[in-house]
Amino acid sequence: MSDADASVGAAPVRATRAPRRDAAANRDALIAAAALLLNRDPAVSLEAIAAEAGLSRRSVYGHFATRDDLVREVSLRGAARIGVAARPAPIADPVVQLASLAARLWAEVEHVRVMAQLTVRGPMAHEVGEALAPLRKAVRDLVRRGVESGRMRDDIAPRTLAHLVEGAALSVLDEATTQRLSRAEGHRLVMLAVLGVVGLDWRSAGELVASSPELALPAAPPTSPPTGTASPTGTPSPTGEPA
Amino acid sequence: MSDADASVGAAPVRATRAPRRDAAANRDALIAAAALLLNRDPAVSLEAIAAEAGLSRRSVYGHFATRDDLVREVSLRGAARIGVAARPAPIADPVVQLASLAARLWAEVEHVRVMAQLTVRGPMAHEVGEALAPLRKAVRDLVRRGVESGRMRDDIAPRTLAHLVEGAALSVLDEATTQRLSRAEGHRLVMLAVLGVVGLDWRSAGELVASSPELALPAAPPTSPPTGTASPTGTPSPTGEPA
DNA sequence: AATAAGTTGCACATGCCTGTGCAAGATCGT
DNA sequence: ACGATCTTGCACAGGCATGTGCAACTTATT
Repeated sequence: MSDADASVGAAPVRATRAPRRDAAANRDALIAAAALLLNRDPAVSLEAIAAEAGLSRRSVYGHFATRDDLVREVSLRGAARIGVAARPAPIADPVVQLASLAARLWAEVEHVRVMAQLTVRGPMAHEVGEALAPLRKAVRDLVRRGVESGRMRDDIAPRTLAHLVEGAALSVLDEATTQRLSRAEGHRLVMLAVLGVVGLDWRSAGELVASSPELALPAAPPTSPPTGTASPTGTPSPTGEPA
Repeated sequence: MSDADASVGAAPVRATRAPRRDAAANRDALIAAAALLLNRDPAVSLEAIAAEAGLSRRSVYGHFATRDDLVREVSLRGAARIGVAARPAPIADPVVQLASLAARLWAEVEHVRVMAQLTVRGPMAHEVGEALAPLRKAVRDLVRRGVESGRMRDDIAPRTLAHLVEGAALSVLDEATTQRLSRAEGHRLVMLAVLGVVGLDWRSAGELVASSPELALPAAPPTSPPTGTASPTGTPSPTGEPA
């Protein structure tokens, strides 16, 4: 009934009937709402999340056994998308490639920020941290290659430099949410910030960004059309509290 | 008695006797402990803070009426120290001055980080934010002057650039606590990071730092001698739980 | 329309945290 | 040594959040 049994996975053992489709949509809405609110406050109450998703707190337990389960799901999705973005592009120059990575990360701002928020504290900080491990490794490798090829600064230990790159990128991502950066502005800013930290002077960085076709802003705004009842990715619900 | 009446301020109306000196020391220990733990978790319990200070939770209420009062006190002290550090040095070049500001901020890592933590969330985010206003303004002015004089990049709006500078500095400060950066390393890193964000190429930044006597690492480690029982500024107490 | 799948509201248990009252200490100041 | 000044432990109230059991109710599916 109201217990956690929403197994919307594979192998539907249709004993009597197929599960309702709107349930899955609501589940997605919950995850989206959680992601949105966890961005601002890693300790949001289920009440708030449910309200944002247009559901009642009680219903959440129909989809997730535990609050942590919800959060885990959010972080898993985030990790997946980031993992995709972290796959190295076929670019020779490590500098350009780093900028490219930053730009692709920018396309996933929301997810990246959620992950960053969750990494800081909480019971699953470790798990989430491990989920981001491939990203971190990618940055580290890129920096190492960049330093070896003489295209990046060597006055800071590569390990440390990699951390600073992360930090700079996150700064822009933060800036993106507090101010209202457009896609284009964010795209440019992350790259410039990262390149600056890595040692390039600002004119070279600007020229590089302008002249590298790989670093151009991709076309499609990722606003995917809704699949079910509640909007999954964009603004979840204009209504506020249910009371 | 046990209520909040520890008025250790000025104008001692010594009706019957002078207040005990260890009380003031404990108060300081509490603030120090709070600062230390708030760095890691803005939501630490009073229990934990009291334990860190070597006191019981109950005793805290002998010094502060509410938890928020304690936190407020911590933030006030932090703001004060940062305010001092933010006073512009008598340096003409805005670039050098920005680096100098970053370095002076580095000397106050602990305090800066506490403030940063508190700014993020919590009931007094606004207050704390205002306490940091002078710092922010200093950075903004420096950046504006730097851009106008052509010594800093002009491909990013000064306002935004100022934010990125803040972010980069905080990254180093974070790095400082997770890794164990020495004073010297941190000193150099903040400056290099900030200069990088602001548009300098890494060699110029390095030379600037090396050649500017104003940017040299000051001598004295700020471990001030204890005034009373518990150590006020440095490590508060090596003992753990009181139980 | 019938029925299972989801949802909701309420009540309740639990846990963690803050804040207080009070009595019994420990400790500094004189 | 005396006494005021802290400190402590315990008990208790209140608040907020999670998680659960039920009995309705609404809605998608067949």
